[in-house]
Amino acid sequence: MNNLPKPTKTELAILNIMWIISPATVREIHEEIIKNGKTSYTTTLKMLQVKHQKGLVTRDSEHKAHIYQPTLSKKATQRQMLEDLKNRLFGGSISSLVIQALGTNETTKQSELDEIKALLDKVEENN
Amino acid sequence: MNNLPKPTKTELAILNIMWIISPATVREIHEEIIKNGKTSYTTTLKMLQVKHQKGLVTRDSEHKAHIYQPTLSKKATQRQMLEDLKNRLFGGSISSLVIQALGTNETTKQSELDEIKALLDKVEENN
DNA sequence: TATGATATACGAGGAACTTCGTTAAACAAC
DNA sequence: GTTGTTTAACGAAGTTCCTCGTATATCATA
Repeated sequence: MNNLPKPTKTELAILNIMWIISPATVREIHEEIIKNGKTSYTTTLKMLQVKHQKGLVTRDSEHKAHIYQPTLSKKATQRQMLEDLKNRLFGGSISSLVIQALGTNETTKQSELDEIKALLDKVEENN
Repeated sequence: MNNLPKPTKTELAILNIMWIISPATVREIHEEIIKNGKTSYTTTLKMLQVKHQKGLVTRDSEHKAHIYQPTLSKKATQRQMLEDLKNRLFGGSISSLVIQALGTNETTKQSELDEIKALLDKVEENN
């Protein structure tokens, strides 16, 4: 599929911000980060440089302040990490994962339940 | 809930084996590990010692060969890691996670689909 | 009790990850 | 062009994770 490394815990935190506000400069991303927790600007910068090195983000260095953007969409990353978890902890079975996830349930919105049901119907059709 | 650290990638691989064959000695666990990939015995031993230190496994040192066992069941670990993934990548929404998981679908067994549906009904009742 | 087999304990070393201080470059405004 | 501000680059240091060699303890048995 793709050869990007799985983002680490800290990288994921930054990606979560970038999926909302990117394309963005280091400064802009950093401003978001420090809303919950102290970090120095150069730390944020370094993280982005490392992520760029890994291919997790792309950057436009035309301007003085480089502009960064995630390589993968949030959805693609979600799928990648679910796939990973499925293989490492659920013996490759997505339904086993889903069952367990629904079991950890706190109340869920009816609209979401409906969406899940619709998806189930689709899945059934394809079997 | 519990204060155990999330198992790392390698630790999870060992836990997957232990959930099948434990309680077990280092030797027994190691024999399973080397079925797919070389590792020295002392590496396996060290991993188990570290995991014991972290509380991820318990051990009985009555005998010459210590006997190890996971602290948490597979199911409990699955829930813990789903919870973690949910919070870090799905904005805390389990249904969002489930929807995405079902979307990555390859064919799923009808019996599993039925189980998922039954769970959904239960969830709906509680809302 | 000496020998060999099997076990645990310890700690060193390397890799990946994270943090941040220091330096240098780009730029604006005076 | 000098000064001050904002930026990127670099590298060092601390941490965790993983691997494994070496040393030491336990035990059976001849």
